[in-house]
Amino acid sequence: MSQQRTGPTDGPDFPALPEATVARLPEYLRALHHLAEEGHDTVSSEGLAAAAGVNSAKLRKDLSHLGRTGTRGVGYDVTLLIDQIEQVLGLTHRRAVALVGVGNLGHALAGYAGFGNRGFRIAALFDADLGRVGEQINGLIVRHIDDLPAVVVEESISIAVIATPAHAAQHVCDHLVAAGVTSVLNFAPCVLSVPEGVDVRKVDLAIELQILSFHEHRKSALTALPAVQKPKRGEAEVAS
Amino acid sequence: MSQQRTGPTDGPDFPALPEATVARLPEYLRALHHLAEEGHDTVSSEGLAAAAGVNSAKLRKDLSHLGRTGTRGVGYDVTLLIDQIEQVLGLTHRRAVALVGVGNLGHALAGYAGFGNRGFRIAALFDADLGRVGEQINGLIVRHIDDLPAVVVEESISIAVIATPAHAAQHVCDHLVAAGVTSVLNFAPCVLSVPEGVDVRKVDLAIELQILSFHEHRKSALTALPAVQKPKRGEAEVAS
DNA sequence: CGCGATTTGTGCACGGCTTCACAAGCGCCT
DNA sequence: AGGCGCTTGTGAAGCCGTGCACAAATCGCG
Repeated sequence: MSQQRTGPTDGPDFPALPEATVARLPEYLRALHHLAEEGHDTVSSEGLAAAAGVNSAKLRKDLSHLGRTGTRGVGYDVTLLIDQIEQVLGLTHRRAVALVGVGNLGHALAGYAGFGNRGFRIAALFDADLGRVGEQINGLIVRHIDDLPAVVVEESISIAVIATPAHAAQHVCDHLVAAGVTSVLNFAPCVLSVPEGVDVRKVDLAIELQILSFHEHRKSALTALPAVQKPKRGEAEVAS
Repeated sequence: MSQQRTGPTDGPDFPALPEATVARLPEYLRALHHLAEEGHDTVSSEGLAAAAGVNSAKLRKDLSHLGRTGTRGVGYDVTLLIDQIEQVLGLTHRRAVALVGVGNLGHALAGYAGFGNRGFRIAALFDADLGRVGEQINGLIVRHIDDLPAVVVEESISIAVIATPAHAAQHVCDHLVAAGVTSVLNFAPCVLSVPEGVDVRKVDLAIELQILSFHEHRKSALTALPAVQKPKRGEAEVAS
């Protein structure tokens, strides 16, 4: 086995997954739920790979890290695989998430139903603006950011979403970490500095558009040239 | 030069950037704008790398693909570098973007000021729900999705954002592509199938949380073990 | 004018990820 | 029971990306 991930926690029942695999498991999970709803009880790697938009060999290698999961000649048991992936991702219980910043975007995230269906529960909303504190959104009352430490402990929150303006994000992040949060999803367009042991993931809408813009630019340069145009029709050219 | 990108459009004035570099340029750009506001007119690779949260060697290699940009012994000219990156990303003119799906999330995106500051202009809003058509958001009127072809041509839109429910996303995407859109940013939790030549990028909030959940799970397994705890304090352990 | 301090640009090696291609295993049918 | 077709699991090869470490280049100062 050449590509073994040597993370700090390679326990016996901890498969030590490559990071790239971890990033794809949620996609497989979503595809599997979809297949389950359609009544399938087994899937081939080919089928699941198509539903998740990846190469089938890659899918098989990813799943092989979870231990023996498939049956040769048959495929994968859908519900069993769902259970295994949810187990590995730590989705066996519904995790409590705090959302900080109830502005334009935060408001939308608070009302987004997609979280509830996929293993998470928004347990608390926070904002620094006293004008927003007390407002009720989707059954939750917005609390002041000073209540953070108490609520984080009370609801055993370990994951937080930052949806504040960029200039406030680092400050909020520091408070979150101090309160015990160890994973942060950052929507603010800035770099967050955190101590070791805290994970940060970032989502920046403008960055995504700018990457698309680059490819647009590239494409328009193509058509401007004498251009060897190949009107060949393929499938799903997904960038990242 | 070992890592040369051999894309389909490696023209003379088209540097053929590695995809990983392209994905980081917007981050550099944001950091540079921030530095410019603070009055800096030059930056060292070390300084810019810190501001963008990356390794300085990586930054230098990324920028070296743009041609000679820095001055040895001095650093990079901030405004010049901004111009160069904007040039490469095709941000010299403000690109028109269409937003389809004015629900919870779409509403927030339509009101998000971050687009305007960073090279984009939301030129049109669409929805399939007649109850929402005609509504005015941020100075734009929501139009019915049947108007797509006309508006895309009229406003010369090449980039679209899909913020519809998952079950409608593929249908909407097909219409967008048929109308001439060649880049799609998809917020719906599903895989989109598009013809060759069309780029798709995806943002899935639940997936990001599930990846964080995995690491949380991993961390809690760590503390449960006899645990070689290293309370060493580091900086910015960013995943992805 | 020359020297030293500083910072860029990059050759190189290493590791991770992807993909192909095939052997191993499983079920079904005869 | 045996063979056949199908599908998984994986060895191996190649590609891409990262980061070190250093040579090349530039500026400022004496």
